[in-house]
Amino acid sequence: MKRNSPKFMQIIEAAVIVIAENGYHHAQVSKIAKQAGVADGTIYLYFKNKEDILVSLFQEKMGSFIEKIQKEIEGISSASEKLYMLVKKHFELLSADHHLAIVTQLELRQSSKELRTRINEVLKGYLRVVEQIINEGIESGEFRSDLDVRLARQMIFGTIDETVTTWVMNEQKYDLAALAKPVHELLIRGCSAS
Amino acid sequence: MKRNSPKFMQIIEAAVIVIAENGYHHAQVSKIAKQAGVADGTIYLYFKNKEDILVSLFQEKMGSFIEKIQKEIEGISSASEKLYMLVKKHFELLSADHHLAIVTQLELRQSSKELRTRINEVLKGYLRVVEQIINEGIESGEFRSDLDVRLARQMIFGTIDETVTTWVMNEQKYDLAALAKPVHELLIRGCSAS
Amino acid sequence: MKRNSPKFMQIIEAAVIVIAENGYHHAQVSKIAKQAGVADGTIYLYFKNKEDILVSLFQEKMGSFIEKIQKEIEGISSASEKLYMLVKKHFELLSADHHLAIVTQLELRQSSKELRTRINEVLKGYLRVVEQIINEGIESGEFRSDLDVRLARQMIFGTIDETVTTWVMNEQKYDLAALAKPVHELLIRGCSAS
Amino acid sequence: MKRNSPKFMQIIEAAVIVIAENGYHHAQVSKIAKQAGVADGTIYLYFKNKEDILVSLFQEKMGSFIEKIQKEIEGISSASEKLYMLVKKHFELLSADHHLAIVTQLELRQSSKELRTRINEVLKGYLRVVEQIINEGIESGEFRSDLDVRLARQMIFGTIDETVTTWVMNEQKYDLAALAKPVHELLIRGCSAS
DNA sequence: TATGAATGAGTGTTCATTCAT
DNA sequence: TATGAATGAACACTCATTCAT
Repeated sequence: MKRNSPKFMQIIEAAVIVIAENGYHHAQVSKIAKQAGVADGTIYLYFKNKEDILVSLFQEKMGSFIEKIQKEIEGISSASEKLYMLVKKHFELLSADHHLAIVTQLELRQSSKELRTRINEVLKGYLRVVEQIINEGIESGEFRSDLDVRLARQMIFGTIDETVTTWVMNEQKYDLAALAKPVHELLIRGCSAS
Repeated sequence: MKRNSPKFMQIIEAAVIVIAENGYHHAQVSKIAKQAGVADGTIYLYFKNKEDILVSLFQEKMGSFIEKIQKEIEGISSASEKLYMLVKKHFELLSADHHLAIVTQLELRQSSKELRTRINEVLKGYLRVVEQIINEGIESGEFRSDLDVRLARQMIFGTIDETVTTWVMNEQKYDLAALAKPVHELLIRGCSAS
Repeated sequence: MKRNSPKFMQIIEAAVIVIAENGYHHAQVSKIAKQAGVADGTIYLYFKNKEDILVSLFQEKMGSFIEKIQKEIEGISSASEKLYMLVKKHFELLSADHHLAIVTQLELRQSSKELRTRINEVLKGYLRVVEQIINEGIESGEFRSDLDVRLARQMIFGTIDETVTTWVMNEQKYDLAALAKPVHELLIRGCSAS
Repeated sequence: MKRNSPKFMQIIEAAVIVIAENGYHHAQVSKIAKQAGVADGTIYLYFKNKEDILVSLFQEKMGSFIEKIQKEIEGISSASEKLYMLVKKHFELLSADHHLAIVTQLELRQSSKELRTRINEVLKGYLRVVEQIINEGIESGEFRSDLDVRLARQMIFGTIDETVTTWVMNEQKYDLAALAKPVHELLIRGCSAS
């Protein structure tokens, strides 16, 4: 199976580096191939076309992203603490992979509407995790019972995303992970009961 | 002065329509020229290049956006109510101009990093308005004294932006303006003292 | 109108030369543009795509081909003599334009089935001229009344075409026009009454 | 010897099918390999390159074509009847193998000039058979003594070829074999003495 | 000012062929 | 013999920008 071949991930890792260093619009397939150490044609043994590289990149990276976060929060009972762990992990994972941060926050957003639609499909998995935390919080009484789940999710994701983007645009000059606590406090106040 | 010629705004309005209807990547200069009723070359008498059209578009639209919001909130004394008015106006103004909503929330984001950097310059004016409200709230005691102004601003802008984007991506099917109140409540809880 | 611009014919003439000298498969658009003395992009102001150049080439050349032949035969009353003039003109016109002979007899035949289908549409005009001569000959009693028009047309066109192709493949070493008389005799014997 | 291995003909038969069904330009080596039930690389154990497959295909098919026709006409003494048998067999053999008819009349003609030159080498064997019949006819007094052998051959082959091509392009809708008699009559009138 | 014809740089993808196994 | 993963050369077309009128 193509997806399990080492070349598959090799090409995706190369794409992350090339896009981060050259920008989305200058990330030619030939550059990615050279970075991956394979011939141009080899790319097409593993990916349908260029767009497929980018979607797969997002799927793989976001997939493991969600997986890691879910593993971290599954043992936690409090919704508030789950939310804290989610924010913390989100910040930590992107802090640990500067290239990936640039690619997801800045570069991949310049892709065409069609590509972003497919990326959003992947993102929905993440949003569902957020919504589940909110629902659990409401049920447990931690969060207000009249909380609009979609709006709360938009606040949580919007705040996290805006915080990371600002950090990336400031060239990652300050400690993003350190913001997990105050950001969590902001968010939890919006959601908390009483 | 170029900027005062009627053609200047004529071209910008044409750009909004062409981008909204065709998408960023299919918004050729020639299409904008035709929509504006001028020759291709004429565009370059008023704008340095294509990027300049887009930056100018954002400057003009965001400028009047900020102006309108500032006018609305200048008579209000409470920071919380100012924030409410800001959210409300933000939602109302974009609800009233569907083309502009598509262009600012979806299409312009596909522009290159360089262009987005310049767009962010324009955005800073808006962010300053938000930060000023936060500062006023802290000073008046409405908001917690230990509130991190930048984080609060990121929460407010991130939440508003994510809410509008979700609405646009859902093809503007529901009433955005009606969300002003619950969104405001979410934000104000995050910021409020006690 | 594009078709009347001097550039239109200029590009077609360039295409004939480039295809004749380089062969169909090595006739890149950029080579045609250079030969025509215009930029690559200019080609696309006058032709929809590369195929359109070739179809237009055939239309223009075959169109004037048919026109010239029709003009020559319109004053002639005898079907046999009309046929003679057709063969003679056909041979003379291709003898006079070696490049065109190569292009129509050898190079254009390597085009895709789709392109050849469109080329055949143009050819039909020529075949109709042949069939009309046959019909006139039958009506006047010059040709046998039981002559199958389609078969006779296939013999006439097949013989002419094969004769020209053989001549082109022999690098145009002998006098093609001199074959008009004996070829005509062969054909006319096949068709004649008695 | 490669040519005697069953795989040799297996690959040629696969090529006929793949070209007939997909067209010359979509007949990739990998498709032919799959159709033949061998690996891509195996092709190159039996053929020098792709062109060699096509030339061999033509050699094999045309070789047996000529063989069959020669066997049919060798017992016949009259040149006219030999010609009749040649036309009849030609039409019958192609009527019986629709795939081959498409490949030889339409698809193989899209090959490069170089390939067609090599194909013509093979064709010469067929043309020699035709010329021999003509020469026999002249010697026996059946055909005119002033008949130009090459022209007569061009008429005969051109007419047959054009008739078959028209039939193939009309999707083989009518009975080709039934045309043998009238076609023969057309040709024989052109050649006959008196 | 205004025009619009002309420019030319830039790139994703296919597929015949090779070669290590 | 047989395999099939890997190779890499080759090219049509778009569109932002210019400049002679």
